[in-house]
Amino acid sequence: MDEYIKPVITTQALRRMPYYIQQLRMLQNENIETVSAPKIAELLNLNEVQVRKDFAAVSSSKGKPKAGFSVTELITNMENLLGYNNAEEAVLVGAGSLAHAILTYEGFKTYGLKIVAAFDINSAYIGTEINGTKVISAEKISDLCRRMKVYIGIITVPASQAQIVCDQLVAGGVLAIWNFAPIRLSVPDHILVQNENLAASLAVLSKHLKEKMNYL
Amino acid sequence: MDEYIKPVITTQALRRMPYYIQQLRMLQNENIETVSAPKIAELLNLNEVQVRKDFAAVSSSKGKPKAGFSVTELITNMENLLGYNNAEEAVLVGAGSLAHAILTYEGFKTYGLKIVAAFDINSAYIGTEINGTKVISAEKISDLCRRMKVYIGIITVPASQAQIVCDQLVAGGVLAIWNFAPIRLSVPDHILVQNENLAASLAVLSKHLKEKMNYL
DNA sequence: ACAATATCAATATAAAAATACTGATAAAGT
DNA sequence: ACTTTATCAGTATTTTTATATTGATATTGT
Repeated sequence: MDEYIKPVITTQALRRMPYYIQQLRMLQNENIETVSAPKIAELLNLNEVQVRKDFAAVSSSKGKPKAGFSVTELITNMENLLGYNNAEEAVLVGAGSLAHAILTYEGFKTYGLKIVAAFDINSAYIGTEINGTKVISAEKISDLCRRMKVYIGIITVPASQAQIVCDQLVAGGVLAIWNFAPIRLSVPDHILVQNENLAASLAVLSKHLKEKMNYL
Repeated sequence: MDEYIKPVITTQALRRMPYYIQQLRMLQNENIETVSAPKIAELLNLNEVQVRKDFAAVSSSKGKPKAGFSVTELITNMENLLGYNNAEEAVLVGAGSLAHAILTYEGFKTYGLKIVAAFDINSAYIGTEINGTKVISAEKISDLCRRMKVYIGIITVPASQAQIVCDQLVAGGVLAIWNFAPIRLSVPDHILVQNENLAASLAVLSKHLKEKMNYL
């Protein structure tokens, strides 16, 4: 017997979802009810087929020829997929300016992430609040994560301390780490690390720019 | 006749370079002269073959069996490739907390990026300095970019204003844009856009975490 | 009712990236 | 000198991702 195989959503498709959601919300505000894959592709500078496949992978119903997909339904499906509705709690380690930026960024609420505590080793910061989030001594990382059952940790400390912090988070039962430090963390197999390395992005940018300049 | 074909460095390899550089510098500090691909692979949790290919793609000399590659030479080659030595000038638009984090981040100097001016529309910011960089009225973007021959623009404004800012940068002759706003910019073909979307990274993280949680 | 058309779905192909395999070689040990 | 071994380089395979092609179908206009 044939089983129903839920389409696998690839990592790259996942990365495109927030763009789709953003665009679809804009259409929704204009009271547009249905949209076609080619239309979205045009708006976001993507390939038409790619968009259609992404939609097919998340959509609970099929697209209709000549009309396309239901805007509202796509939004709902994507938001559910990404968990925008049931916020996950996270802790943040490091209270520097990047941490500030992250804690100040209101967008995360929408994205289903709620930062419940920030840690730092600098006693000057401890006890203060950043945008409503308390800064706590880094000694308490493991303990607090375990007690609060927090599964996401965000690391914004300097490279030299990132691995130490990472180990503490893992000891506290954290399962996923969003790492802004420019090093590759070593973690047990079952821990998920998402690296956010500005240097890496910049490398791509400046190399490509350099190639471009050679033509001038 | 056979021409020498310089190995093409793929985008993904490029993204790995900063990690290599960082690791190699650490080895250099320990006065280690040569290193093998498997060793680096182990330190960075990468595949051995992948590392060797990346090294082969940038290295000006070959690796030696049993010894590996010259640490110093690899660093030099990679730094030259990424332009860490001859800094490119860039401007930043948007003086919010993310801009603060970027302007405060000392690392960019090392990475060959020099931010020469910051722009904002908020008159409260204009005229102030952030970590030594002056904040200038956003009206002057095009003009100043053109006069200073700046080719890199960094966008940290809210999504709603990103496209406007982008157009101004392009009008000012900027060729590469580093976009932190969560939208896809539309630009002429010859303009390079590198998107840095926190929502996209978070989407990957939380989806994978959710799958993980289903097993518990 | 019928033809034209935009769009879809499914399959096929291509491109990019990661990983595996195989034989060669320089250094180290016997 | 010979053998062993770690590592390399090159080629092959696999996986992932993107794009192209083909035929089907719902809607619109005649």
